[in-house]
Amino acid sequence: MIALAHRLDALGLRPTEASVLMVVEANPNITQSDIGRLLGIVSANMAPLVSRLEERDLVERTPMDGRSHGLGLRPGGRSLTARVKKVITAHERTLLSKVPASCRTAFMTGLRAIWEES
Amino acid sequence: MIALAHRLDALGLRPTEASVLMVVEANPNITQSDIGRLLGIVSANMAPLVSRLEERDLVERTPMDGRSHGLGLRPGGRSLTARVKKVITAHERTLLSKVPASCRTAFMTGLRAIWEES
DNA sequence: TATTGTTATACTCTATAACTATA
DNA sequence: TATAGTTATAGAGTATAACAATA
Repeated sequence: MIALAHRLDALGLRPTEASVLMVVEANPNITQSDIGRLLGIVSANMAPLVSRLEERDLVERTPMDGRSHGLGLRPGGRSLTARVKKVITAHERTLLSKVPASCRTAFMTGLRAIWEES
Repeated sequence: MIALAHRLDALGLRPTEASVLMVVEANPNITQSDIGRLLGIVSANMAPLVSRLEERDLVERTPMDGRSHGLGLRPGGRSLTARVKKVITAHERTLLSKVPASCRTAFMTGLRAIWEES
């Protein structure tokens, strides 16, 4: 397992679940289908994923109209998301510490350039 | 599918198969278990992988001692490996072209630093 | 008609267990 | 006893198909 996935696993989360929590935090009442479009998760896989988060009382579904549900964080989900973000920034710092200091700015610029154009 | 995997798929190869071809080219008569250790492929998965390459007449197994087989490229495997390497360098060039020219040297230095220390 | 959410299912990749043959 | 290779199988992760309810 890759290092970040291993750290998230220690929080009881799969990478996709951690991503969904962060998206919900940043976009209160976003619907499952919108999350799926944003993260590239097909709706057939969103359903059981959200059910798992709901069963752990991390998120709650609020009916928006008759067919779509807006997602919001429950208190436990809010604190867990905070821990997720700490894990991710710690992981990024670990990686970046291996890059010689003189290269770091250009390195990050390069990464972002590749990310944004893909 | 990620872009490089899609390009390799056009050659009828999975990423692991392409890696094995390149390792065999660089290490004639390397054994299956040594390839597995080098690439992190468990031996249970090496067996069918090599069988697929053998059935396509890309590699041949030569008995080394009674239990291990050295792998070598057949002519078709040699030419296909050349195409694999072209695909990979083209892919790397595509990615690197998105990085501003002034960042490229530092960017590659950073990538290598992270790779080597992991 | 199109969209949301759901279930069932299939496929790929990778891992473990158990085994044979050989060193 | 350890290693090379093989087979069978199980587990993730992700994909498609078909469907009900709603817009």
